[in-house]
Amino acid sequence: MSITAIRGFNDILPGDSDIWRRVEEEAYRIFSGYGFSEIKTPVAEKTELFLRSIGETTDIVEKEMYTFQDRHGDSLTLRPEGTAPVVRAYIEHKLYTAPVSKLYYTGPMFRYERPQKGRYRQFYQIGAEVMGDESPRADAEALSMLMSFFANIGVAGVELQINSLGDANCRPAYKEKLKAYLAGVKGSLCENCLRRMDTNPLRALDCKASGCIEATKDAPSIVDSLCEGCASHFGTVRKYLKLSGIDARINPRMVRGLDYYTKTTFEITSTGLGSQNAVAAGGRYDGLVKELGGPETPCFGFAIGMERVALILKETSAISKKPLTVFIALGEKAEEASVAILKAWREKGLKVMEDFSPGSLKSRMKRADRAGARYTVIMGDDELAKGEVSVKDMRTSAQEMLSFEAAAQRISLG
RNA sequence: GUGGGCGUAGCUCAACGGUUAGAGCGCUGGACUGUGACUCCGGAGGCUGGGGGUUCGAAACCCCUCGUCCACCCCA
Repeated sequence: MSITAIRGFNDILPGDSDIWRRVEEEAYRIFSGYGFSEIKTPVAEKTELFLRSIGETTDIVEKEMYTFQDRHGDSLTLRPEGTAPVVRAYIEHKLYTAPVSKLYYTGPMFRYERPQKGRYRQFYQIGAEVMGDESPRADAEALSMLMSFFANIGVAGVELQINSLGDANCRPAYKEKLKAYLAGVKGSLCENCLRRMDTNPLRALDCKASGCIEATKDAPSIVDSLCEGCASHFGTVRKYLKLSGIDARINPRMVRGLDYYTKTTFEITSTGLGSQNAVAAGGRYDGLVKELGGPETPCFGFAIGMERVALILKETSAISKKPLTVFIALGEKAEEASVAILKAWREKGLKVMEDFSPGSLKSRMKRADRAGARYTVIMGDDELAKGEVSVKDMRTSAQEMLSFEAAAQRISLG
């Protein structure tokens, strides 16, 4: 083996790339229908941005970031997620002077994790952020948009789970309450949960260790501990989800891995993905913009895992493509004549590929078939003499000599 | 970071520690001198991931290493 790609960094080859393109195009189409515009941010940022936004004690920051020094000694990091860079750009370019900014982005993210099905070191996300809107209706609308997106691209069997993590008013009190509860069942908690009992007790609710599941069975629920504002926000989100015809399962144990979330959080899962079953997730982050030096700006956002969506679609859906025509010119005269013909056909939007190989017609027909041709157009001495071409339908084997015009007409039908 | 499975032809996989490592698909040539996909016949293609060891003899057994997949952790 010579040089290979970096571990966890994948090539997206033709075939797969068609699925990717369709997913991205559908996202653009649907999101823009809700008033979103694209934002493109760099793949690297100053490390500090992620330390301050994601949280210093999160797994991402502690062990998963691609951090390096540039030649001037600045600490840079390949973005592990998309929200922080968007917020940085939002503040830097004073986008908050607009009443609300609806932004979406796509691109690669980087996390140094052990690769696994649906999890890679470079992975693509499609994300969207509603910035400057505190209304719970914004949460519900974004979720509704997301569900439409999945329905449109043909991802079935998705489940939406939502939760509210409260805000600066009620979360600290809940944290204390939970801590006190956990202290009482200390003996049955796993090592991990014990370690982060003080810093991040919520994680225990999410733990899959059987001991922790058992021990936290009767733990106080965050949903019951929300302050008035958060409770009413959560209620309205649920009401509007219902009005949008969306089923959401309330999961008070769902905790997110990033520190900046407040109030609504959610996760969309799909079966058939193995252990990494989330296809999209996100939530509200009302404090982050201010935290990073901007004005108080309530926001809601989410990210979709491209590879995971592609994995699902690969199993379930076939994508239709424009029919391909392969053009075979026999002899130098025909080769010369093909230039003008193909140029004209392509200007009509036809998808035509000329076979330049020197082999026998037989081998060239075989190549056309292998290339997936719906039609093969042959131009040799006979056709040349008449100023026509032979069009062969590769599915029915029917073949006909036609004028250039008629041939173009035929192959455009598919 | 931890645990397990797997690395043999372009792909999917065979081969008890014992001749020259095989098959299907694909590729290529021919039967059919201008016709693919079906059929038949031929051909090319391998440092068995890499390194070390055990053995008369290793693709196989042992150790190391790299890669890959799945899972844990965590997440999109």
